[in-house]
Amino acid sequence: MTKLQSHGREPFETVDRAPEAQAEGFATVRQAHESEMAEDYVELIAELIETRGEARPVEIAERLGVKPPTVTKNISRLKAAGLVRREPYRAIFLTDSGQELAEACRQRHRIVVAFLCSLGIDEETAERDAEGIEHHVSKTTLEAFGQALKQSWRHE
Amino acid sequence: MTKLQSHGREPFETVDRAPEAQAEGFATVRQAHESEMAEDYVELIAELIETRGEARPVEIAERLGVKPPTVTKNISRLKAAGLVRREPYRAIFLTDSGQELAEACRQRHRIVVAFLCSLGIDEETAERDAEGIEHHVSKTTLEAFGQALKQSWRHE
DNA sequence: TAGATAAGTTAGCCATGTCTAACTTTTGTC
DNA sequence: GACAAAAGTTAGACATGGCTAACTTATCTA
Ligand SMILES: [Mn+2]
Ligand SMILES: [Mn+2]
Ligand SMILES: [Mn+2]
Ligand SMILES: [Mn+2]
Repeated sequence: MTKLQSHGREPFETVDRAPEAQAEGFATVRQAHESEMAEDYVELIAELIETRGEARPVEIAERLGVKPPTVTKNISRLKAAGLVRREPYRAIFLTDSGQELAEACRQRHRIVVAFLCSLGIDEETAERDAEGIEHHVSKTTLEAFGQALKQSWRHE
Repeated sequence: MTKLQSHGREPFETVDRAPEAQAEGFATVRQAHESEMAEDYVELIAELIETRGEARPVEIAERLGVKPPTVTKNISRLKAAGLVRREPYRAIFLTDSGQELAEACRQRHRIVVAFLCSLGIDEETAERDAEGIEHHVSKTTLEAFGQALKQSWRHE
C-alpha cells in the first residue's frame, strides 16, 4: 500500500506509491470516463424536463455543444443502457433508473460548484471546472466538500 | 431563473445558465480529455526518470495499468507531438517541451493532492481522485487551492 | 391543406485509446 | 557465444464519441 506518509505536511513532495496503487488510480479514472457521457446526458435531460417541460434532441445538442447526430447516437446508447425511454422523433424521458442517476448527478454537480464558489472562485469558472471534476469525485471527497461547505457558512 | 430544492434540506440551487455558456463548459471538458493522455504520460515519465534513472515502456505500462502495446502506440503519438524523444527498443526521454509540461503537471498534481488531504481526505483517496480531477482544474481554481492550502497551514 | 422550414435520423467517416496474437530485438545466463 | 527469457513492436480488432451529407418526419404558416 502506501510507502511514505508525510507526517510533517510538506505538501510539495512527490509520494512514492506502489505501482499497483498507481495503476488502480488510473483505472479508476478510465472507469469514470466510461460513465461520463451517461451522467452528463441524464443530468441535462432532467434539467430540461424541469425547466422547459420536455427534453428535445435539438436542445440537448445546443447545450452540450455537439451536433444533432451525436445526440441521436448517444441517446440510443442510453436507451440500450436502460436510462432513457423514447420513440423516434419524440421527446426524451428518463426511466426510473435514469431519474435516480440524474438526481445523484445533479446533487453532486451542485455540491462541487458550491464548494468551488466557497473558495472564492467565480461562478462561471466554478461551473466550467465542475463539469469535468464532478466525474472524478469519490463519495469520500464529496462528503469532505459538503463538510467544508458547512464550515464556510459558519464563518461567513 | 433559479429553482429551490423541494426538500429545503439542500440549500443548493440549480443555476439556469445560458445555453452557450453551458456548451462552452462541455467543450472545455472535451478539450481537457484530449490532453489527458499526454499529461499523464509525461508526468509519469519524469517521475520514472527521477526515481528509477530511466523510463522504460514496461514500467510505464505497469504504473498506468495498461498493456505494453498501448504504451508503444501512445509514446509514438507523444513523439509526433514533440514531447518525447526516443529510438526503438530504448528508454524514453522528454524533450524540452515535454519536460516543461511534465513539471507543470507534477506541480498541479501535488497541489491537488495536498489540497484534498488538507480537507481531511486520506492520502490513497486523494491520490486516486486527483488523478482525474487535475485535468479539469483551471488556473483560477488551482490558485484558489493553493491559497486554501496556505490557510490550512496557518490554522493547524 | 400545401409548401416551406425545422427537427430528427441514418449512413458512413475519423481519431482516440484500449486490447490480443504474433513477431523482433535486447538482455541475461551458462 | 548460444540460447532462453524479457522487453518491445507490429498488425489488426473493437468501443467510444465526435463529425458531415443526405434523407425522413414533424411542425408551422400562408
Ligand atoms: Mn460533467
Ligand atoms: Mn454536470
Ligand atoms: Mn491524471
Ligand atoms: Mn497526475
